[in-house]
Amino acid sequence: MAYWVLHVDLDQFLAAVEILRRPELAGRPVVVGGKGDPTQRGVVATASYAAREHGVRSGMPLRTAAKRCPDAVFLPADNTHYEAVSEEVMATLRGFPDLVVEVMGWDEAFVGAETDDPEALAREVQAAVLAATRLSCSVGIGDNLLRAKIATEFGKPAGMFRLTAADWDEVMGDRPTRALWGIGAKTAAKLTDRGLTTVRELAAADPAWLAAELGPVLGPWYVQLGRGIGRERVEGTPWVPRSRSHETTFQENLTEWDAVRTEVAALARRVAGDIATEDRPAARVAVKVRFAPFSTYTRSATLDAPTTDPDRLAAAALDVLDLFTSRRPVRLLGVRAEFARE
DNA sequence: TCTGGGGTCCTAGGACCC
DNA sequence: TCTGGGGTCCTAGGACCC
Repeated sequence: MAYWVLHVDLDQFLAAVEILRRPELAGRPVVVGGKGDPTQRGVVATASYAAREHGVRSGMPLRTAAKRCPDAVFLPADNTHYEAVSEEVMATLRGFPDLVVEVMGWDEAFVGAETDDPEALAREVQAAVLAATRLSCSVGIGDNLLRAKIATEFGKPAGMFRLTAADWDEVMGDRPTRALWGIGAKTAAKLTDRGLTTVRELAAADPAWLAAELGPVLGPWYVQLGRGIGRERVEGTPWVPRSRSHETTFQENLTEWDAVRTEVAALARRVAGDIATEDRPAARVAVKVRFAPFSTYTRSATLDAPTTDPDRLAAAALDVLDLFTSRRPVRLLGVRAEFARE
């Protein structure tokens, strides 16, 4: 039997979950995100396929989404509920004997399996998830995680697609480098500047040259991406978080520095609550400030000694906040705690 | 198009030490 | 006098992903 990687990805997850709760929304443009109010600050978390037909995309400001699709139903993000539904999906995957499951987010996971018929396994997974949650998913099948992940896009919605070394060049060669998992708009532009536009061109590039151009690790890694090369085994060991954070965008900018201090202390206490639950002390604290309109800065400091104590964490966050001298209006504040490495 | 919230990893410069 | 070279840690910012 051969080892296969399946990438399981729920279709329009947040919108689908909301449509389950309100079946009358089926087929309608549904936009989930922020407070569900397109006149307020917030962005689209997930748009239903009907909304996408109007050009609504994830990450788009709700205000823009409302302009593009005035008939859309706007719903607030109910993260607690999505987390619970996601847990049902992941439990369904873990219910398969001999599958290794690596969760990548609320709505996606890699599955590793020994099988000679990965398509049959994909169908079983889709049926099991549908039976347990009434949600549909798409499955990418690959000989490594990168190819499985990319394959999923060709299977959406509710389908499947297989992508391996054998057909990588045929399927991906002519596509822009942006289609690769790990290459965003900025990197795609840098590659284009250097004469690398397609996946095939990137695959043929000299790793040492790209190392000199774009960094000792990233340069050669991009070439590997172009060749479709990546990790081959799905890891079942639970992920150990490196940090915990909370941040808030204010509906009205904060203009009083006393209010800024109060909010930073409150965020630090929320973070302290999280890390106390996990019983892992923080070794560093970072404070993020986004001044209006949108310039963002981060300052951080290593603590004298690791702690989970809310008072000490709040005091440390306020000390870091003191490193900021500007008193311009504040749009966003964030506090992040980093755990000690190893 | 006036741009959320929660994360990870890489890069590069400066400090500091030998 | 004003100059080495390597290694590691700290910090800020950038890029990407869900």
